[in-house]
Amino acid sequence: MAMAEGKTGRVRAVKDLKRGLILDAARKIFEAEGLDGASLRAIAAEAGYTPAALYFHFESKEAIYAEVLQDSLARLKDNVLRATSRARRPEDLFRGAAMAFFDFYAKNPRDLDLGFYLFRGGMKPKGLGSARDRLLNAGLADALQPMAEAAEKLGASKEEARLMMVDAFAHAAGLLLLAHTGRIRMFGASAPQLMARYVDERIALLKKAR
Amino acid sequence: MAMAEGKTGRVRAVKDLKRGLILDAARKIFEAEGLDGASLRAIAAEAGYTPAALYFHFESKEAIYAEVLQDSLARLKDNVLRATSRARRPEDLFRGAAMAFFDFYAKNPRDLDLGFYLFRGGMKPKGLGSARDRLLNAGLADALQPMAEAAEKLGASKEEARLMMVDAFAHAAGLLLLAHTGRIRMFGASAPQLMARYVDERIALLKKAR
Amino acid sequence: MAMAEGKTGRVRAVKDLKRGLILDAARKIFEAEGLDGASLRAIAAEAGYTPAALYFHFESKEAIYAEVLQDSLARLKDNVLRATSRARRPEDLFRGAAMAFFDFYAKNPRDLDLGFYLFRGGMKPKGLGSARDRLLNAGLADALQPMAEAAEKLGASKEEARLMMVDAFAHAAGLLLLAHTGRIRMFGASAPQLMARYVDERIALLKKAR
Amino acid sequence: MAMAEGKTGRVRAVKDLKRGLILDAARKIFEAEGLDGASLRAIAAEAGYTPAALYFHFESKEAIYAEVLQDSLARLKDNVLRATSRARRPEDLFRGAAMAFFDFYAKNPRDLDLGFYLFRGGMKPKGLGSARDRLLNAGLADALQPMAEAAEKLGASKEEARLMMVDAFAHAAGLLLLAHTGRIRMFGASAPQLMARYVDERIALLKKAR
DNA sequence: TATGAATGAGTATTCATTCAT
DNA sequence: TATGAATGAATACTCATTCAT
Repeated sequence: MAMAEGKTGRVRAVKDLKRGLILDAARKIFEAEGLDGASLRAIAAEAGYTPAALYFHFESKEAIYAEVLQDSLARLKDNVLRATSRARRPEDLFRGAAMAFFDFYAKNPRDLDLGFYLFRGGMKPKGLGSARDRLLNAGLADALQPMAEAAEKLGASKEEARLMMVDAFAHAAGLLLLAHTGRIRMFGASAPQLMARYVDERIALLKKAR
Repeated sequence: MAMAEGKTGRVRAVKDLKRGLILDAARKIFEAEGLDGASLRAIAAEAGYTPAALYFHFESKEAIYAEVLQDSLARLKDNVLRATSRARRPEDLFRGAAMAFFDFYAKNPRDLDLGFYLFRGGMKPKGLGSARDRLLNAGLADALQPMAEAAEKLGASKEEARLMMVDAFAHAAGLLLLAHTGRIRMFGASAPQLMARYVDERIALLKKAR
Repeated sequence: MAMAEGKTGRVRAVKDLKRGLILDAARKIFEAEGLDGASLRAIAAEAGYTPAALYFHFESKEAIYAEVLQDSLARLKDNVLRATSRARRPEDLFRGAAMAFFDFYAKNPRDLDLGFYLFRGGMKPKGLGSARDRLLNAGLADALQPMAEAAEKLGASKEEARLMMVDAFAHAAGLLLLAHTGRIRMFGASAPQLMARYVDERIALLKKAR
Repeated sequence: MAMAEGKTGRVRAVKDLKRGLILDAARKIFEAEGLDGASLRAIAAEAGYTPAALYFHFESKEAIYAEVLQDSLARLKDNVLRATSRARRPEDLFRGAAMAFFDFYAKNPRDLDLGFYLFRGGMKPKGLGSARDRLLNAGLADALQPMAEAAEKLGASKEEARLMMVDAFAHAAGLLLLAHTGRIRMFGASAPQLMARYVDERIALLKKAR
């Protein structure tokens, strides 16, 4: 039995390693070709595989997308947590969480693409259904939660804290969209500055209301 | 001569009508299949035409996209102008412009899709020439401009007014994105309420600063 | 009746004029786009017509090709006749005819294209059948005939004269093919020089045999 | 290991066989429809495949064209070499090379079509890269070279030998063109006879000049 | 005589996916 | 676990031709 376990473990490790290599390839292709240009063929080639081979590791192309996205959200969450762990004052906590969220996507445009992909119609027929979808939603919620917690520490009610979180999420999303597509330059504005201002005003409003 | 004129008019009317029917079909397909799934074939089928027939009415698939988009922006602009024409006080002007912008897209999700399409990379292949692209950008700018003007009437500097416009645009875009994809319910929030609150706070902040 | 004739004449003249304009357009397109790129649409556009309009003047696209070709052959024949009319000695006659044939195509590559088109499989379904085909063959025969006549004047039998004509025709065709496609340069040779040498040798052989 | 080798060999053999079947189908289509009418669809259908399947075996339509052509030239070259290997006297060498060249195309009209295709403008779109183009030119040069060598053995200078080669090539091409399209019968002549006579006279002229 | 509108067949190529081996 | 081969559906666009007006 011990032997069986050992073998299982090793086998599983090898399997995970290969999955990881494929996901790396997928990320590389997303980065190079954008989401629309990322075909199974291209990912397979980059990974040194035949397209058919990927089906032993993933159910479908969409499943690869989903996994890359999940990983992206995990990194996002890490970023946010790291930022908040350094903060002491509640207002620094909120500011840190919101700006870390914004900055992650501002600095990693391809992750932003992935995020938008989730929010768009994509992930169609075999989208792995609601199971994976719920996982993804949870990943996003995790990355946003620190904002709500910080708001509470700043004196907001649970309800109000959640609204602040959603509102900040939306503001960040909107600014990132504008920045990502270059339209914000068209209006002579700076997305990071606008985000910072938004956050400061939010904090100020909350303090005043207290 | 009167007869000739009449005929010309009728002929042109019929032509425009057919164009309109094709554009309607395109809108329907955009709605049903999303923008990526909207193929010439699908549009033609929906309009009761052969794919080849569309080329008599439009130069290319991208030209159809562009026309639908342009029309969408025109309706957006109308909505905004209608809302602001009813306002008297400067603050009602800003609120009216911002909320009209938001409401138009909240009530017309397919126009929202089109709007996002403009902001994404798409429309590359034959690019429509940058001429058409500029037209579209201008259409958007037109619909946003009333916000900036209202902000100036509220006492903002030209520079500050433009930033308010962009910021409100971004906030609306973010909320619409969340609402459109159903994620906002996930957080137990209401997009219109959050938008209204954002606008009110913006106005309050501006008044205070004055 | 006189009036009717007059009218008919005028009508016919107008009709021929329009046909001529279309044929001119076709020639221009052949020249600019080559034979494969010459679509009915392109010819119509060049002529200032709608594609459909051409069908009032010609039965089909192939009919236009045929007519342009026929005209090309007529010009070829003129060239040959003009050259031979200047010659006095029988050998100058043969040389003149053969070289005029060669030179015409060497200087008018598009006419060569048309000629090859006739000789290839083209002119398919509605190729106007054998009637027009016979006309074209006759046009070609006319342009070659002077060579045979000159050969006879040089002392060849009727039979032998015809063979000389065909042989010279073939030699010219082969050299033109090589020259037209640039391959002759590949071999460091000059088509006109080779043609001239061939003709001279032919004449010499015939004189000797006499 | 032996087994592995065997398997590899068998697998490769099957692969080559399938490629061969597709190329056969392509040749058949070229023959039946002419080169312009030879679409990927038609070739695939003839081979019992779906169009997409061909892309597994060949990079593109042009690649199929090229391979068929290359093979045709290889057989031409073989024919010429076989004929010259039987000859002893220099004049038989020249006669053998020239007539083998001519006979190959006279007996294989579809190879003639392919040859003409090489000489026409076609094959533009992706051009196969000039690499393949050079290969084809080389293939042709190989098949013609024996003529030049024979001419040298007959006493011609290097320069003169090359000219004789090109001239014979042109004469053959012209006669084949006439014969292939049936026009030569129109003039009551025989292409093989005219070719033979041309060759004999060439040899005689060369001997006399020596 | 000419047009605008429409058709149907055709073009090469790409895609995600499946399956026997 | 991986491959080579194959599929069927899809892509946008072009063409010569027809027909009602």
